[in-house]
Amino acid sequence: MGVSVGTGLDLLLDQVMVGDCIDLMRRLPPASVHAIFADPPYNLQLKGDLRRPNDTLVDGVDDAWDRFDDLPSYDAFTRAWLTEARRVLRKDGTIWVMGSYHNVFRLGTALQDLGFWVLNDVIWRKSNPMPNFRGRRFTNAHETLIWAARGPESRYRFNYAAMKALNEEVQMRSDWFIPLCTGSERLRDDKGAKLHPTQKPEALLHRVILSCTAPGEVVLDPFLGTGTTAAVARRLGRRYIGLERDPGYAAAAMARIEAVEPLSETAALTTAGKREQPRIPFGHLVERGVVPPGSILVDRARRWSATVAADGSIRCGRAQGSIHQVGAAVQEAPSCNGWAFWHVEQPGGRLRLLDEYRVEALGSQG
Amino acid sequence: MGVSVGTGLDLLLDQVMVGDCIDLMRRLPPASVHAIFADPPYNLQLKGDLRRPNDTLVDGVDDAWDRFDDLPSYDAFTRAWLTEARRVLRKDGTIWVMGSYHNVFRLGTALQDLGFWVLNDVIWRKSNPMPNFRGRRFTNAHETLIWAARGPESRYRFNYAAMKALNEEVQMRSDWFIPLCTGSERLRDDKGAKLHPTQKPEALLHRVILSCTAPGEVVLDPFLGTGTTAAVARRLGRRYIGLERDPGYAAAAMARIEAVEPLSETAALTTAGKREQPRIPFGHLVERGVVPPGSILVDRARRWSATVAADGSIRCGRAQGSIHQVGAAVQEAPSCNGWAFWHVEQPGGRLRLLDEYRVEALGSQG
DNA sequence: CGAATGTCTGAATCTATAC
DNA sequence: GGTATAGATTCAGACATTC
Repeated sequence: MGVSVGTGLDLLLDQVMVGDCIDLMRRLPPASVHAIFADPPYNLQLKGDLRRPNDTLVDGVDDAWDRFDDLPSYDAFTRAWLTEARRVLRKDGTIWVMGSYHNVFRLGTALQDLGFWVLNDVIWRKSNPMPNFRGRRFTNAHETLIWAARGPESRYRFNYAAMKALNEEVQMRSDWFIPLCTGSERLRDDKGAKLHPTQKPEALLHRVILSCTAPGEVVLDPFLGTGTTAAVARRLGRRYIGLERDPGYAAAAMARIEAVEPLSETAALTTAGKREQPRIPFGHLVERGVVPPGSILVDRARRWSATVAADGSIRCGRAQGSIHQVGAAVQEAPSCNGWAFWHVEQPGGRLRLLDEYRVEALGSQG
Repeated sequence: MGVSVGTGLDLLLDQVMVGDCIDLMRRLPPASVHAIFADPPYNLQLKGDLRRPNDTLVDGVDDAWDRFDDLPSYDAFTRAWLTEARRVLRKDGTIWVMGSYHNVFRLGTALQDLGFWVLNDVIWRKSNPMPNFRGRRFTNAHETLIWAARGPESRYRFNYAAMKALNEEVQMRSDWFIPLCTGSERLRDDKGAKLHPTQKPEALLHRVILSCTAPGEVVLDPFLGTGTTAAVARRLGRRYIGLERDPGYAAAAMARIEAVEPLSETAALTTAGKREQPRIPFGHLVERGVVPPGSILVDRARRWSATVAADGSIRCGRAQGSIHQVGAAVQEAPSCNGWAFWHVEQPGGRLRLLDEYRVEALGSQG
């Protein structure tokens, strides 16, 4: 759970820094953050200024910028910040990048070209999107998030059990149904005007951060805006680094983050999958007498039975070895999880799955 | 409604041509087709075998046509066929191109670079996708269709009213919920093996063709496969041109198309997507802050109390799991409807049933 | 014969740790 | 870094079979 120390990162944690994100990322040590969430500006204006995705309908003008000049400069900008992002991302960290059809293809292509390995594209389905007033297209009711590892061999974190718990014990899919950021969650000025045109809902960031980080790990947002990523990270007991060019947005973000009450450790805890739990070799159960040497193991249908040896190996006919190896051998399967295959005969003639003994042992050892 | 005559196109209508789609498109006159639907190879890059938890083997796409040396060669292929496609597309025609996260960013970037104007990205949400068996990613539950005009000034066709009618008189959104092509719709050989690894559902093409063409207009599919596009086009009273490299696929497509009975003009508006029953997992209320992490749940008699975790699981003493599981555990009952069992403490000391929050959330999401 | 149960399958970039 | 092995992992729908 600890953050690597001595890299100079500690001084920058839990802060919002004002400035160009590429310059600011250059100050961060390499391989220092566990996750990155980026909601970059969607298009560049001719002058090279950044522009938020004001739809043409909203500002009512024809696109003043020339697409053919503009896309290459947008690509150059994208590659520049993604290159720095990749440098500061830890070897086994992951990045989320978000966009709409205007820019998401550029983002995805740049990610792949730079060596990132796409894990999923996730669809944020908006429950309450703006309708298409002119009736000339389908209602643009979603945005796309690309989730990628630093490279194809990354051993990235995915909190599978937590995501499954969040979805009533069914695997979380790649399409997420989440309302827009409205009502009291939306930051406004004194006159009630939106402080930021594209403030993202906290529920979206909740799911993102919960899916790929552990408490205490560091989340970087290079386009922090009014601070949704940092606010949610803080609430969930994660560390954050927020970069934002606009001082007004940054100030609003700082005030907002300050007001966030971090969850208690127990509330921030999530369901641990079996992968996260300590391993118990079968031999330990044997030597503790939980499943003593000489016990008989059978499969559920009692097709095979095996004898437990004093060293934790088992024997079934000519097959001999670990519970996994023998389980695979008798079934002529390429592999087998012995814990979920073998059972112990109970006094009443009932069978008890080996895995239940392991769970019991896990509980008793704290 | 008429098709332009005298261009030499008439001789090629309502046919399946066998060969490389780039070569074949070169024979078509420029600006001759009203719509293009293209489902090109995805460049999946599968490595080893994948087995289900029950050790059965997943029948993946390992066909030669889906193998490319690297991303640059995939890009070159994409640009080559899209260039020809743009040449044969009428000035006011539109193109649909479909893919997954493996290739869709390359497709979208190529489309934009070649001058197409993206109108929507449409999400095909699969009602019954294959799960992620190893629990290492989100279930890949959708594919993306890019809908684009030939250029920014195109006066393209969008059958707004037809789409609205297909969607119970509300604007059609950019996310479509449609099942996979399975059961009797799936083409199979004598042994029951699927004829094509990636046959698309007719419901998907029904919506595509209905949205952007008029009866009598011409739909081109450069990657026809086993002919879904042509079959649906014929049923809907459109003309088609199907290109397919593999003679086996092409033969199957021809037989299939031959058997299609064109609909009368008025009968075209029936098949819709699958209707989705709204479902709210408890975790979604947690991440939306309706019942925030750290909340205390109690039963009606306040005999038990539980704490809500950030992933929507709850804890009560040693019991940990979903609202249903923990409700059952504390009562020592075989099952429990957590929605009807747990309550949230209100400011005034009153209790509010969890189910009321669920009903509220259901109402607000339409 | 209907209900209940079991089997099969789908565009899939599908493991982690110790030695 | 390569190799061996422990062991984690599935949802919906169509269809077949059994009770």
